[in-house]
Amino acid sequence: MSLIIQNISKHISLTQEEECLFLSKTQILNYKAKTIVLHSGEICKHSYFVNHGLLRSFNINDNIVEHVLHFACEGWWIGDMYSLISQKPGNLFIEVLEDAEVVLLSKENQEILYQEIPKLERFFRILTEKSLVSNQERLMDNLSLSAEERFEKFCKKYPTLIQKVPQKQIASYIGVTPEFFSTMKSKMLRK
Amino acid sequence: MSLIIQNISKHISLTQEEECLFLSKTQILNYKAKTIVLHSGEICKHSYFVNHGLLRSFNINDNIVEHVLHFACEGWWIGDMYSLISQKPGNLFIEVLEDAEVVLLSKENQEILYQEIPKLERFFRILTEKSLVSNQERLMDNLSLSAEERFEKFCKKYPTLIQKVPQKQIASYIGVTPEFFSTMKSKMLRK
DNA sequence: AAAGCAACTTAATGTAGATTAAGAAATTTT
DNA sequence: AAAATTTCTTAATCTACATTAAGTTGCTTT
Repeated sequence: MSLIIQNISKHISLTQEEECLFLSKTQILNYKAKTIVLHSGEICKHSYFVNHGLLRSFNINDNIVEHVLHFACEGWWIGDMYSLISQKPGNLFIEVLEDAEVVLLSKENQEILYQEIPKLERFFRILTEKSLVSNQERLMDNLSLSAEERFEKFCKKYPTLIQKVPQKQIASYIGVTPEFFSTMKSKMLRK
Repeated sequence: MSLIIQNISKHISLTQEEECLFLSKTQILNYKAKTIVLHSGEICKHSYFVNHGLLRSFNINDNIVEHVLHFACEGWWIGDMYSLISQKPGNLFIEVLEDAEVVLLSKENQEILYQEIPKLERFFRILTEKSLVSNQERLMDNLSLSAEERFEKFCKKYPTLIQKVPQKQIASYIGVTPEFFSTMKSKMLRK
């Protein structure tokens, strides 16, 4: 069974026909590393589900400083939620970090699917709730923890990502500069 | 029409019977200011919708430092999403800041309502999506903006709250100490 | 209205993390 | 495999914000 159907089946159960219908509304694309799948300023037309490979979303400050919002590897969803639901230009980039196979679900097809398979409302509600919870936790961590503590939490929460993601992007995710991250890391190793 | 039904009707349409059914599954409670509606360590059993008054959710660090996650005044929802969906003990407090009338929707009744009025899945999906978008924006702001810029955004985004919320809690929301907030504010006025 | 407490202010001092800069290591491109 | 580009490291200096402390204003309680 395809990974995306497995993912959905964790929270709702679909009949064979529903699975087929769902898949028929998606397309699978392969991307090379460094491809920018969505540019800041564009309207986000799709949700992306990662079959394999690694993507990230980030924005860029006036300054040219990047801030990573989200990493997505195998079995994860990614997109620009703001732009996707408002259909206005967003301020996120989505970039492929490692060659990837991605399932695209367009906004229109998603709405069609909501009508044809109302259970999917439930699935995406649950998905969004989980995403919200994890975001709230990250927000509170940024308000209350030191950079070291945030890094430790990151390692525990995403052990597979540490191997894969360039260090400067982990730095950006936890909210410090690459220079500070580097010195902090070697300080932590010395203990 | 009740405020909560208006709120729901912004995104889905309910029949008369559905409205009645929905309301029959809720209860309305009045709280005095300073009431703690939910304590850290408890399992959150309800979603709260504010008819009038003002509530906030926050957590407390080892240190006794509070961090405000969310304010909710008239027409807003509040709860501990993590605890609500996992039904595990949460780490948020929910406190009444101004005498309030609140609609409570229990987790069980919410699940019953999902079965009886499947459209509600859609409503709460959309609600959660909006919440996620606003949270993501706040997270990115915390990563990329200065305290002054965050405060200015707060003022623009929640103009009614500035009048109502004690200053030290705005400080906590934007992620600075009350002392720094105070000096920052008077510096901003001098310009 | 007095007493008590919490919220706000101001100022001095301290520090986590930013910035700048320059070299070393690793990866990509040719 | 050389050249080019990007990532990582180290170290010095700087700054936004925290901490501490003490005083003031404004609520709340009695």
